[in-house]
Amino acid sequence: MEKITVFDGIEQKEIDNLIKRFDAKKISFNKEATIAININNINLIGIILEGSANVIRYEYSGNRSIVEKLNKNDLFGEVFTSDRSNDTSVIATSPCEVLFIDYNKLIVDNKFSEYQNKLVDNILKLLALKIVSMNERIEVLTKRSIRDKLLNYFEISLRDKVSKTFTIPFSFTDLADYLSIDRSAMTREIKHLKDEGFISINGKRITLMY
Amino acid sequence: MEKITVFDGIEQKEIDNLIKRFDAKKISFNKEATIAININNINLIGIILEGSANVIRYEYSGNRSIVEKLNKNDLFGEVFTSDRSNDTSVIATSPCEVLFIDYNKLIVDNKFSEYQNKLVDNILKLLALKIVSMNERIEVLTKRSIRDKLLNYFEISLRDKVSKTFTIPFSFTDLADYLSIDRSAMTREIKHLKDEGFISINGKRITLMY
DNA sequence: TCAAATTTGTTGCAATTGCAACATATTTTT
DNA sequence: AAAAATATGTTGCAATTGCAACAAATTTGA
Repeated sequence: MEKITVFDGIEQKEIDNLIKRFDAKKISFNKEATIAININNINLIGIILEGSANVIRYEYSGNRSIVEKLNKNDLFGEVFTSDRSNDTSVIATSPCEVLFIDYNKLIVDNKFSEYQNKLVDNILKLLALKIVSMNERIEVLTKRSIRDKLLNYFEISLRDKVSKTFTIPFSFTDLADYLSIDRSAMTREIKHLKDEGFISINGKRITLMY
Repeated sequence: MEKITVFDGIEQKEIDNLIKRFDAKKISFNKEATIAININNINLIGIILEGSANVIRYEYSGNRSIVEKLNKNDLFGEVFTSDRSNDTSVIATSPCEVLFIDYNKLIVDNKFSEYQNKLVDNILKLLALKIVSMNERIEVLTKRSIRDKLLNYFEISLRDKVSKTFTIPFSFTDLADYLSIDRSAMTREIKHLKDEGFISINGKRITLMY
């Protein structure tokens, strides 16, 4: 599935009209800022127009999980959550620009213009892409050992790439929270993988050797 | 988010037109039948009109994972997978009726009628619901212990319910594959939860005691 | 630029989990 | 209704993982 953005195939003038029509809001966030969810309007969906963010959750046990890594054009929002317990938040990992749209307006509002159809189609596509990346996340999490989680994560990171090398997009501490495993145990296993010649590491650059 | 079906708000006569127009196919499957994915047309999305199915994957280690449990109105399909390795399949767990639609036609085709818009809106909603249930799945899988996985799974099963009792929708063997844990270890932990008074069990009916 | 904070690497030890191998119970098939 | 196949319950033991507690390296920010 090709890359796409919310406003693909829609002219700037029309974009402004659509934003007005759907009563959408563009908001900027600094790095580390909380792009709050679980708030006022339960039907907002957010779209990352620029920057990146993490969806994180703290367990009662004190463990942090990185539920999702959001990049440009990724969708997120309360609409997608059945959990009302307020323990999940979205934190900007770089300066962000986020577009919030009322999900109900998107659906209920009768479409009048070709551009409204186009917008809905684009969002349909972005939702499908979100599902793809959630499937990848589930694929990794269902792996039964730290080793398999790591190798599967590496393999996914290399999908659709020719090269056997890639760069981990977060710190090792964050990677452990993303894989939902203990950091020190992860470090230990990475060392084993290196010693056994499965991978080679240079900082955050990892090369699969098989 | 309320329940919805693909054809909500569309009259039968129009449904038949839409099916023809989008070149969609309705196919029936017996229990245990393979509702093949990873096949011919890479852009099909499937919609369970009747019945239920499991998306399963076998690891090279021999472990089976139930990736997803599909019920009436759930979507699935190759479009949502980046994994091209053919180790994932969809198996009917009861007699099924499945509608296959070409995802590209849905998007590329210019909308002419109110009904086409309605169809796309419905699918938009179903996609959002799919994301909700995938988020729940991820929530469970990120839990760090068997105990927490179980309790979280129970808690999610009771969300939006008044009662504290529910029925596990599959065998304990399947539940273990769904939680991605060892069956015997799961049985052991369930016994502990029972002994410590957290839950009570009657066959597949589980009651949370707190 | 120096100090403070955070991240990374490492290890012994304890707790949890997986594995194997059963017996028993239940379900399905003939 | 008997036999076969599957599912469930149980346990000892081994392997993996988590935890705690550091030192060293790196990054942040005052």
